[in-house]
Amino acid sequence: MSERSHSPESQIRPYDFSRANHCGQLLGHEGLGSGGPFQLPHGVLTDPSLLYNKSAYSGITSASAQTFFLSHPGSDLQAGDFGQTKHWYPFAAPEYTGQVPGATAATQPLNLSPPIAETREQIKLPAIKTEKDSGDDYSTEVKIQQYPSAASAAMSHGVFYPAWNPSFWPGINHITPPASNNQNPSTSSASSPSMSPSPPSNGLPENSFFSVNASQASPGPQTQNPASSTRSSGSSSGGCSDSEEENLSTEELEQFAKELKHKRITLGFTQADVGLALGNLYGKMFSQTTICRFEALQLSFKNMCKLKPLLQRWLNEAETSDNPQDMYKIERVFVDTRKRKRRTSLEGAVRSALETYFVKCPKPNTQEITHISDDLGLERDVVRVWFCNRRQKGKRLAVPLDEECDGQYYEQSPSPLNMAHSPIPGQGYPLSSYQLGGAPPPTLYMPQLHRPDILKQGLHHGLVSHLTG
DNA sequence: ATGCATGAGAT
DNA sequence: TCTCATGCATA
Repeated sequence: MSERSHSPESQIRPYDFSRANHCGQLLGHEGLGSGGPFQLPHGVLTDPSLLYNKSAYSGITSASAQTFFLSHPGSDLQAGDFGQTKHWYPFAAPEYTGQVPGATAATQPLNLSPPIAETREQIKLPAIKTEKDSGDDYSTEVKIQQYPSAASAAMSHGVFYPAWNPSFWPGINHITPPASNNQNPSTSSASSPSMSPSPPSNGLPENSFFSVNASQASPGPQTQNPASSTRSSGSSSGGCSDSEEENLSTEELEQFAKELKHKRITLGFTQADVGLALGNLYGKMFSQTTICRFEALQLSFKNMCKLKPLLQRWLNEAETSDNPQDMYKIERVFVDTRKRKRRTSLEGAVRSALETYFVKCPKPNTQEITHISDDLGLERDVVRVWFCNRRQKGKRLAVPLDEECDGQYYEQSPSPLNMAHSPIPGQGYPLSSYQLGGAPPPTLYMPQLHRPDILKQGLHHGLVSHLTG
C-alpha cells in the first residue's frame, strides 16, 4: 500500500512536478517558435508516436487500421501566424456514435454525424485548426435519437441523464451500495474464458436493471467469487476509497478489462452501448470514450476500481439476459444549452514544440505558460489545458517499475535535458505480471527512449493488446 | 482510439 | 490553478 497508493490525493509522488524548479530556464531561451524551426533537444523526437509501433496492436477492434501522422518536423511552424479564433459553439449534444449491437451492427444509428462535423469547415491555420464558427446556428438544440427499442419498455423510466450534468448524480456510491463491494459476481465472468452460457437466468434482466441497489441483490444467479483474493497487496487502503470500490489488484483489473472487451464484442455490443447501458441500469451513463479507456486500462487506477463493479454487473446482466441485444436499445433525448469551445487542433509541429517544453517543464507556471503561448502563437488557455492534459496522460500511462520499487515510476525515462524529472504517475498502474508477460523488466518497454511521451499509449496498448490477442 | 475541453473539488 | 473524471469531436 504504501508503495503504491492509489489514492492520488493522499499519495506521495516521488516525481511530482515541482513547478518551483526547472522551468526557469525554459523561458530563458529564445523559444521554439521564434525564428525558424524550433529546435528540439537532442534525443527528442518530433513525434513521439513514431517510437511506438502501434501497428503491433491488433486489437479485436479496428484500431489497428489507425495510422500515425509523421509529423512534419518543424517546417510548418510559424509563430505568429496562428490565428487565434476564439469562437464558441454550442455544445453538441452527445451523439450516439456506436453501432446498434447485434446483427444490426450495420444499422448505424440514424444520424450519427454531428451537425457540427457536417457543417464544419476545416479552417487551416498554420498551427492550429479550430472548428468552424458556424455562427450561432448551433444554439441550443434538442436532439432526439431513437434506437430500436425493444427495451424501451424495460427502460420505461426512460430517463436520460445528460452526461454533462454530473452533479445530478450523487456519485456512483449511491448507485452501488457499499456492501456490494466485494462481491461482484465477478466470478462467473472472471472465470469463463469466453461467453459462458447464461446462468440460470432467473429472470429477466429488467429485474435487476432497476434495482439500483441491486448490487447486493445483484444478479443472483452468479456464482460468487469469494474473492478476489488476489487483491493485491496494497491497493486496499490506498486507492479505491469509494466504499463501493473493490480492493482490486491490477491483475484483476487487467483481467477484467480483457474479459469485458472480449465478451462485449462477443455479445455484439459496442463500447457506446455499454456506456449507455450503464446509464439505464445504474443511472449513470458513460461515453464510448470512457468504456474504451477502461478496456484499454487508460483510466486511473482509482477510476478503474470505481467503474469495474458497474461494468461487472453490466456484463453479468448482458450474459444472463435472454436477449441482451434488445435490452440496451433505447431512446435518448438530449437537451443541452451549453456552449463548448471549439476544439483546437494543434499541428504536429506545435505539438512537438509543446512536448519539448513539457520535457523541460511539465508544470509551467502562469508566466511560463504565457511565454509558451506567445512563443507558439497559441491561446494561453490552450497551452494551459494542453499541459494539464499532458500531465494527466502521463499519469495514466505511467507504469510503475514495480510495486515494490520504491515508487519508482517510469513515465519518463531520464531526460537528456534532465530538466524535469519524470512526471509522475500517481495513478499509473503497477506493472503486473500480465503486463510483463511474465517478467521482463520494465526497462524492456522503454528502450532507448529519451522521452516520456514515447510511452504514449504504447505501453499499455501494446502490452494489453498483445496479451489480449 | 485519442486530442482537446469542461467542470467539480482540492489546494 | 491544479487534479481528476469524463466526454465531444475527430483522426
